[in-house]
Amino acid sequence: MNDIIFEKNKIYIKNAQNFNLEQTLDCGQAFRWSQDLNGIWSGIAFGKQIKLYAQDGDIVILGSTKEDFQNIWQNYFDLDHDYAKIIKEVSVNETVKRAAEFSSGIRLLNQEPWEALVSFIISQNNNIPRIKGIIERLCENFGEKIYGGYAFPSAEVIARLTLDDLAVIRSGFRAKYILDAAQKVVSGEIDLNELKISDYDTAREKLMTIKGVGPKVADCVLLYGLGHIEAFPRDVWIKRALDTLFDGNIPECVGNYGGIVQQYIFHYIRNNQE
DNA sequence: TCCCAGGCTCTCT
DNA sequence: AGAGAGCATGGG
Repeated sequence: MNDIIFEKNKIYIKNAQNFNLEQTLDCGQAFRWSQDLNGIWSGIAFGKQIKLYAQDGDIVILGSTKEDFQNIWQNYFDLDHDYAKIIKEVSVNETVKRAAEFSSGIRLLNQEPWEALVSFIISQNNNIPRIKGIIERLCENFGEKIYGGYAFPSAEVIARLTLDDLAVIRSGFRAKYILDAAQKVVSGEIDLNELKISDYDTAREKLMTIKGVGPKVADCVLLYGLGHIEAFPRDVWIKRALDTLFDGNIPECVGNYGGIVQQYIFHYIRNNQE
């Protein structure tokens, strides 16, 4: 873990290695972060808003208490994982090494399970700018007002809505999937916290009983919301990359770090089109 | 305008 | 079990 310095209004993550804000917050794993004109990032997770910027090798956090940092952000930004070590381990394969070095500032964001589920349901057959817009409208219309914006609406709130209510977020055919997910979560048919400790295959199958959740969305939820870092979401970009860079298969050297390597490859190929 | 987007469901072989 | 159309909507 890095040294953390708590001041009155700022928290410093000292000498933050493998933590690039743009790579981490704008790589398509989370959809509620944006950068203002001064380059400061702000976003909302777990019902709290914070701002971040990089300075002299440190990451500076504004708007968080010490308690929130310890209870929320430390885990959200995955600060207990040693990314330098992970990169070293998976860099046995030359192409993985190139992708990992190119993307070495990405950290996996450990998001709220319910938010990850809804976000990646919305992501299907969609583009990132529009995904962000839909999620923003979802929060503004149905989320609790908090300092700096709106929290992500709970499953309980969503479960009480109708398709007509949801029309305002303009999510298209995905609206009925969102409702089904909310109903299954509220009824207890799906227990997201339990899926965190379930084994990967069991949790994945359970998620796929939700309408609109297939293999790819399930893997995203497992990876970004449920802590299963072995999940390897295969979207159109990754499939393309596996074909052109790896002969169709994930290199074995990634071991248990499939999710992180997937993120490296995703970022790498999206920024290196030929 | 037209193509396509961090896919999935449904239907038809 | 494998392939293909259709899906809502709008960004580029």
